Amino acid sequence: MPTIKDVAKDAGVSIATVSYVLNDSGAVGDDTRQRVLQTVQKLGYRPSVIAKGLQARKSRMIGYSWRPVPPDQFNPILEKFIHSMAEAAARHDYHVLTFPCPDPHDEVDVYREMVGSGRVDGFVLPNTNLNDRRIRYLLDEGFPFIAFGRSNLEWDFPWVDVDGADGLQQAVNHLVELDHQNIACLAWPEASLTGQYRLDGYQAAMASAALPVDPAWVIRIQNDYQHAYRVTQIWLHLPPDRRPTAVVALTDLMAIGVINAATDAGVTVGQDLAVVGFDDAPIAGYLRPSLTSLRQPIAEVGERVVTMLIDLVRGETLSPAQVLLRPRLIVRDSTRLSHGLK
Amino acid sequence: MPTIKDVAKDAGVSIATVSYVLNDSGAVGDDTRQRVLQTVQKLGYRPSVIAKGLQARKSRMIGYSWRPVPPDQFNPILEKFIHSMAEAAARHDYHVLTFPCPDPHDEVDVYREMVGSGRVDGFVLPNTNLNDRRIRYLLDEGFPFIAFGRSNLEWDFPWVDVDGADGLQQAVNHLVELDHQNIACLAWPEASLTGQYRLDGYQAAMASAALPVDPAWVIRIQNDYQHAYRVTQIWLHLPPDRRPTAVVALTDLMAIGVINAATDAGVTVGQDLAVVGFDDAPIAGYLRPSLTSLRQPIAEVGERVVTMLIDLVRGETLSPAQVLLRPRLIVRDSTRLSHGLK
DNA sequence: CTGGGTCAGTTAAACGTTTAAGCGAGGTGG
DNA sequence: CCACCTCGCTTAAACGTTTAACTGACCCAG
Repeated sequence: MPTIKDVAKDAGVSIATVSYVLNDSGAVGDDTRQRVLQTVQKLGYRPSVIAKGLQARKSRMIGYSWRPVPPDQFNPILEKFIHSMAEAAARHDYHVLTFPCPDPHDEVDVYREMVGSGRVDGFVLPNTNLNDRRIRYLLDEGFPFIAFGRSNLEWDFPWVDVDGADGLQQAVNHLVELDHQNIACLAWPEASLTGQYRLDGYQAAMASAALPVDPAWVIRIQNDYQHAYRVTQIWLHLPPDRRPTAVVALTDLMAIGVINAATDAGVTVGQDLAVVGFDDAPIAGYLRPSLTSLRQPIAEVGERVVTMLIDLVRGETLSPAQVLLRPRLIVRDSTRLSHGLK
Repeated sequence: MPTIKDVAKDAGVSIATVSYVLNDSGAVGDDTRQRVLQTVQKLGYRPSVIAKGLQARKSRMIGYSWRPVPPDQFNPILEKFIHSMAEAAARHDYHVLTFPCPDPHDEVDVYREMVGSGRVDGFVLPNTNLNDRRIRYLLDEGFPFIAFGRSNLEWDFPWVDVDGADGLQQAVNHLVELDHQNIACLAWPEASLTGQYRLDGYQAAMASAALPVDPAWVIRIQNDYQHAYRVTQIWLHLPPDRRPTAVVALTDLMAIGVINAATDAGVTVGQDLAVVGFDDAPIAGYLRPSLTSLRQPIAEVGERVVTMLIDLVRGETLSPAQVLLRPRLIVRDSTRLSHGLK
């Protein structure tokens, strides 16, 4: 690989001149500039990003680590998210470094290593939770990061999030328009902040529609097919006046559990039971019945998270530093033929 | 961030000594070593990977780029693959740099940029095809890479692949054991090398079971739900003696198209029509009927691809330089209740 | 004619490592 | 007793950039 020295020698100038030409800084005569550029072209020279990095004390790398899901689950947004981040990063000459996130136990150690060794200039943190230790560490360290998700409200840090409350309100309103009243919600454990926001949206929408919420309609489970299946069986065994005619699940995976349990119990989903999922996984449109679901603007999240992070790394102040994006309800057959009034 | 100089000063030694201690090279007295290590601990010093990289002319980065799928499709293996690569890489102090692969048009330019700027030490190339331009470029350049998939047989380069032919033989043999004779294959366009290997396996298995193959049973389409749906409709309209009783699809997505088309036509999948997919997407087990599918050993591919690449980067010779792994047939309901004999 | 300013370029230090070469001190074999 | 080796450590160069500081040459105003 040719270095800047080779270019300088070949063009008969000093390496500083070559550097000035390539960075459009300094004062360089037009003929010299042309000569240097031609030599660069001729030798196929490209500056070493590592040497640049050493000089600038920047790696031009963005760290991203995610928690892998169990093999029987799917992460419907990961691919699109990484892709949009990488694309946005590339536009600014940055790159995305993906690393596995082992036990949440020594998670912070991995970040500490990355920070200390100068591997990355900043992080994108997905799957945030309340009192997130990664956020706490990075705040204490003063190291740049953007979170995908919110956390402790008293901490001041930049994030982008999808408004889960709004999403569930859209879902409930949609069902209310279809005359549903007994609307259940398959939620996440209390520890999940994202789950809490979404559940809040459900509660708010029910309240504003003046619909009472039977405590049996709100069940918190892990994001898991089997759990969803069993909960649905319980719901279907409730007495008719307490039995849900519609279910909003916090993920498509759980929605699939609901659909299958209902179908197995002889209930026609889409007609006798409306089901709404969350995430709009690619499979949603191919399920039978196809699944109404909330689509997150993942590409936009990836894009914003990265551009915000790059601004932050450059020392600019973010405005706004917190961004809340709305999901979009994609209506399909799992709610289309339903009618909630008995 | 403390540098090696800070450690040296604090410990009262030269920076060379610190370096020797940390790399276990050179001759350092026991007391000095302890003193240095304590100082390192005290200051929380971590060597800069960038400075190390400049010195070693290595970035300890592995480049990985993939072709994003359209939003209505899913890439069932991407997450697991990146994860296993990142994990294996981390074990050797390497990291994975993911970058988007735009039009195949200027694809090589992106690789050229990465190579020239020293961003990565090697590549993992997924989705290889015959006469792959990336492979040609990297071979010409003498730059390290491992392919996930084969290519032009006359090119000598290291790869890991999943034996698609073996997979289709497993699928066909499974169906033959269930007394199926009219076994169709939903294949990929001729341009796809992977598709060709898989189709070869189908042909071979049919031949070795002494089953004739009706030309109408082998249809090549893009990996797409709609196409699969329509082809299935055509199949179901064939006269009974030519109508397939079983279909092997080259991906789960196409298998889902087959299942839905059959179901819509009143054909009971799993009983009247057996369907086998490929990839064993997480959703496969939750479909109704659940989908028999070929599971690729993705974690092992990721692991091997990375360890081979690191060996290559270190200048070792690979043995073997070509690895073919077998997929595993996961039998589920879409074939379980079927019986092919009329 | 001189002092100062601009222009076009060079020199050299710095970024944080590794490592070859050098150098005393102490030990050992002849 | 001297030559030579080993041990434990230091010095300094190198990796490939950027950039502050410097240097001439030239021009222009006073």
